[in-house]
Amino acid sequence: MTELEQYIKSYFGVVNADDLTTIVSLFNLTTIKKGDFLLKAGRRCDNLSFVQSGLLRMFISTDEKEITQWISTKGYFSTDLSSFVFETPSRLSIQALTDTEVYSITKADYKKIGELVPKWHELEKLFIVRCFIILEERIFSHLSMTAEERYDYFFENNRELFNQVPLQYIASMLGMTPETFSRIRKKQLL
Amino acid sequence: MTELEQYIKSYFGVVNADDLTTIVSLFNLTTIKKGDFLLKAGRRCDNLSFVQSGLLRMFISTDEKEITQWISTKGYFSTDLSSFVFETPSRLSIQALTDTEVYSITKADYKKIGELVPKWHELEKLFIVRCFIILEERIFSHLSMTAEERYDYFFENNRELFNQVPLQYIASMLGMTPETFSRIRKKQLL
DNA sequence: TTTTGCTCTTGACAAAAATCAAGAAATCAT
DNA sequence: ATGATTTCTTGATTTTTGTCAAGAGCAAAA
Repeated sequence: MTELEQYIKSYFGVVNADDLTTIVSLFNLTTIKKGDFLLKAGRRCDNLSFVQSGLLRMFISTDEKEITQWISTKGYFSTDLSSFVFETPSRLSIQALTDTEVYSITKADYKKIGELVPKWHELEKLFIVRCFIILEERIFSHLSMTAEERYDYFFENNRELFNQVPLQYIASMLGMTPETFSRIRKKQLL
Repeated sequence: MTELEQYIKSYFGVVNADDLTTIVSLFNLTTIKKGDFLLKAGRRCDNLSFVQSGLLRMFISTDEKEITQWISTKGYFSTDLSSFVFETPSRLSIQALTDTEVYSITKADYKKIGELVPKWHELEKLFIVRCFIILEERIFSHLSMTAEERYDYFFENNRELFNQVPLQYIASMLGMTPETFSRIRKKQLL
C-alpha cells in the first residue's frame, strides 16, 4: 500500500481495497521546485494536492503584506477549498518552500470518486467536519490566548517545523510580527 | 412553505418538495426561555437546532472567563458540531439570550435524512464547506486586522445585533475586552 | 417608586505587541 | 569559498490593547 493510500484510509476510512486503488489511480505525482507556485491567487484552483514530501505555504496577499494562512507538511492535503469546490477565483496562493512532491487530482477526476464510491460524500463530509473543528480551535486560540501562549501551544505540537521553514512564516500564521516572534523565542530558549 | 423549509432549501438546495417535507417533519419546535441552556459543556450534544426567533450565544468557559464563540440569530443553525457528529462531550455551551424558538432535530432523526434523501450527504458536505470558508475568513481577520478593523468590519455586516445583545458578548466574539470595544465604539460614533 | 443588579463607559496606568532601524547570522548562487 | 541575499535578532520607541477601579445608565424586580 502506498503512503497516499494509507493517508486516505486514515482520513476517510475507505473500506474497500479496490475502491482505494481506483481513487489513488486518479492522482498524479508531480514535483514543484522550491519557490514555484502550485496555485496563484486570482486563478481557479483546479487541483487538490496531497503532500508526499516537502513543504507548501498557503498565503493571502494584502496591499502591505503576505499573510501566511498555513504551512502544509507531509501528509497534508492542500487546496483553496472555496475555489476548488465552487470554482471561483482563489484568494490563496500556494508556494513550495522546498522542492515538494505532491499527488494531485483535478476537479474533474475528483468528481469521479463521488460517482465510483457510493459512500464517498459521507466520508468526505466527516473529513471536512474535522477540518472545521480544527479551525474552530484556531479561532478560539485568537479569542483567548496571548501571542506567547499561541507560540507555546504551536511549538509543543509542531517542533519539527521550527527548523524547516523561515520563522517569519510561522509568525504570520500565528498572528504576530517576526520581531515579536523572535523575542518570545528568545525567552523560551533560556 | 414554512420558513424552515425555505432556509433548508437555500442552504442545502434540496430539490424534491416531498423530501423537503419529510426532512422538516423530523424537526420539533421548542422554546427556550431567556437564560436557559440549549447545551451545557461536558454533555453530549444530541441536537441540531435552527433558530426560528430569538438569540443564542455559544461560548466556551475557561478558568478565568467565558469566551463567546458566536451569536446565532434567526436563520442560523446552532450545535456543537464536534459533539453532534462524533458523539463526544461538548466543549461549548449554548444559552438563550432572549426567549428563543428553535426547530430541533435529534442525532438519530438526523441520520434518517441521510437514508431518505440520497443526495443529502453531498448537499451537507457543500453546506459545511461554506461554514469552513467562513471560519477561514474569520481566522484571516485575526491574522491581518487590528481590533478596530475587526469591529468596523463586523459592525458593517451585523448592525442589527448591536442593539439586541449585551455588547460584552460581541466584544468577546471579536477577541477584545469590553473596555476596548467601548472605546472603539465611542470613536466610531463621532 | 425604589432598590438591586447588570452593563456600559471612562480614566489612569500597565502590559503586550507593532514599528523602525541597524546589525548579525544564515543561506544561496556563482 | 566569496559575495550577495535573505532571514533573524536586538534596541529604542510608539501604538494598541488589557487591567483595575469607579461611576453612570438602564432595566428588571420588589
